[in-house]
Amino acid sequence: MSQTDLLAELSWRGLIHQCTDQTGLSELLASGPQTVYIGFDPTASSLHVGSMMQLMMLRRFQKAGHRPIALVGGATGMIGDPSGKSEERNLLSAEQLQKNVDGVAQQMRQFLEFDGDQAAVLLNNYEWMQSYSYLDFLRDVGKSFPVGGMLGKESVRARLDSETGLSYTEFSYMLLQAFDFVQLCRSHGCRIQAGGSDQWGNITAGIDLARRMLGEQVFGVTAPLLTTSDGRKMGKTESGAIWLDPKRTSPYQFYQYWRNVEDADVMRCIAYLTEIEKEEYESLSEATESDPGRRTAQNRLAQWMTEFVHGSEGISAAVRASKILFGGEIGSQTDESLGEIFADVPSSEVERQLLNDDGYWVVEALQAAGLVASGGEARRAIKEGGIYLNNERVVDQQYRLGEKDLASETVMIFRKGKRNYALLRFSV
RNA sequence: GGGGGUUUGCCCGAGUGGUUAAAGGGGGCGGACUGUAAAUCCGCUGGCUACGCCUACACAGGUUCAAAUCCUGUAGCCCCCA
Repeated sequence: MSQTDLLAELSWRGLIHQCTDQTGLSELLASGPQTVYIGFDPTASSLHVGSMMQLMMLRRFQKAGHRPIALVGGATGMIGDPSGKSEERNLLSAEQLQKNVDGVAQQMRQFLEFDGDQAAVLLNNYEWMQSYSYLDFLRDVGKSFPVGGMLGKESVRARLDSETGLSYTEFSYMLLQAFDFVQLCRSHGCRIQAGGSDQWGNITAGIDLARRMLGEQVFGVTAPLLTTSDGRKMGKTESGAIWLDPKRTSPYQFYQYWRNVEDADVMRCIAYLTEIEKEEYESLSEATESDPGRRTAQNRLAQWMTEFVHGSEGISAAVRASKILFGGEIGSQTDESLGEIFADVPSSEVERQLLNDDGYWVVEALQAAGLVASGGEARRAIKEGGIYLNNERVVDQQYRLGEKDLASETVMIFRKGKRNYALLRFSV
C-alpha cells in the first residue's frame, strides 16, 4: 500500500477526526517510511474494544510501510489521564501496573508485526521516566510548558469547572505524555502521534513541547471515539467491558456482542475496527439498508472480529455455541463439548442417584439449577410453556427426570424463556 | 413541647369490618409475532407435591363469629402551632 493510499483509506473509514496539519502530514508520509506512535493505558491486564481501535490504527500504518510504536504507559499509568474522566482516578499499585503492562504487551503481538523492515516497537515510558528526577524534569520539561496553554485545554477546563476539581498530579499528566513524544522523537525519530479524539489535548501539548525543546515539527492525528448512535461508548455491556482476553470475555460473548450491534452503528464498527475492504463495505451497507432483518453486516462484523481476535477455533466455537444456544437441537453431546458451548452458563451439581427409581421431579431440578426461586415459580413457568429441557419444551409439571434425559454423560440443560440457560450436573 | 395526617405487595397506588392473596398502573418473568431488534398483543407475578393448608397490608397488643379496614401503644415520614 502506498503512502497516499493510507490517508485515503483512513479518510473513507472516517478515522481522521482531527489532524494538526493535514497537508504537512501527507507530505511527510509521502517522503518515506515514518514512525508513528500511540500510547496505551495499562489500566487492566487486558485490552478492550476501545484500545483495539488504536491498535488497528497502528496496524494500518504498518501495512502502509511505516513503523509503529506501541507505547505502554507504565509511568503515565501511575498518574492517570484525566482527559474525559469526570473524577480523580485511583492510583494503581506498582505490582498491578507491571502485571497489566505485561498482559497488554502480550496481546499486542497479534496485531502488529514485530519482525521485518518496519518491525513494530513496544516501549514502556517507565523506562525513561523512572530515573528522571523531579528537579531535572522541572528544569528540562516544565520550563518549556506555559501554564496558560495547559489551562486552555478542554480536558483541563472541564475538570476545573467540575465539583471534583483536578489534583496537581493529574494536572501534570499532560507533561508526561508530552514528554513521551519528545523522547520518542529523539530516540526513534518518531514524528507522528495518533490516538483517540480524547487525546487531542495531550497530543498537541507534545507537539508544542517538541517544537520548544527540539525545534522539530511533529504531527498529530486523532480518530473519533467508538460510540453508539446515541452517544454511549461502545464495547461496554451492563456486565462490563468487552475484553480481548478470552478468559475475561469468551469468544462466544465477544461474537454475540458484535452480532447484536445496532443497525445504526454497525457500519461504523466495520469501518473503524476491521480490514474489510471498501467494495465489501459498500455492499454490506447496501444490504443493511435494503434488508436490515438479515443482519448481514452484523454477521460479517462478528465473524471478522471474532476470527481476528480469537482465531479460527474461536470463531467456530462461537458459531457452534450460538446455534445451540439459540434453540438449535442439542442431540447427544459429550460433557466436554457441552462444557465448551455452555462455558458462560451457570451450572450446579446434584447427586446422580436422584435419577433412580421414580426419578427426579422437574420442579425440584429447576430450583436446584437456580433457574427459579421457588416451586411455585417452577410450576408456573412450566404451565406458561417457558421451560425447556435440552431445548425441548417441558409440558408436564409432574414430569420425572431419568437417565434418558441426560444430554451428555452427566449433564442436563435447562432453559427458562429464550435465553436463560442453566446446567445441572449429575455427579456420582 | 402541643395538634393533625400518613405508613398497603419489587415500586406507585385503590381499598375503611366478611365473596381481599388484596382493584389499577409500572417493573419483572413467560408466550405469540419479529431481525437473537423495536413496537404490539396475551398470560403470570407470596409459600407449600396444593381443589386444601400456611404466611402477609409498618411493629406489638386488643375488640369481634370475622380486621388491611375499629381501639391502644411503639416507630418512620409529612403538615400546622410554639
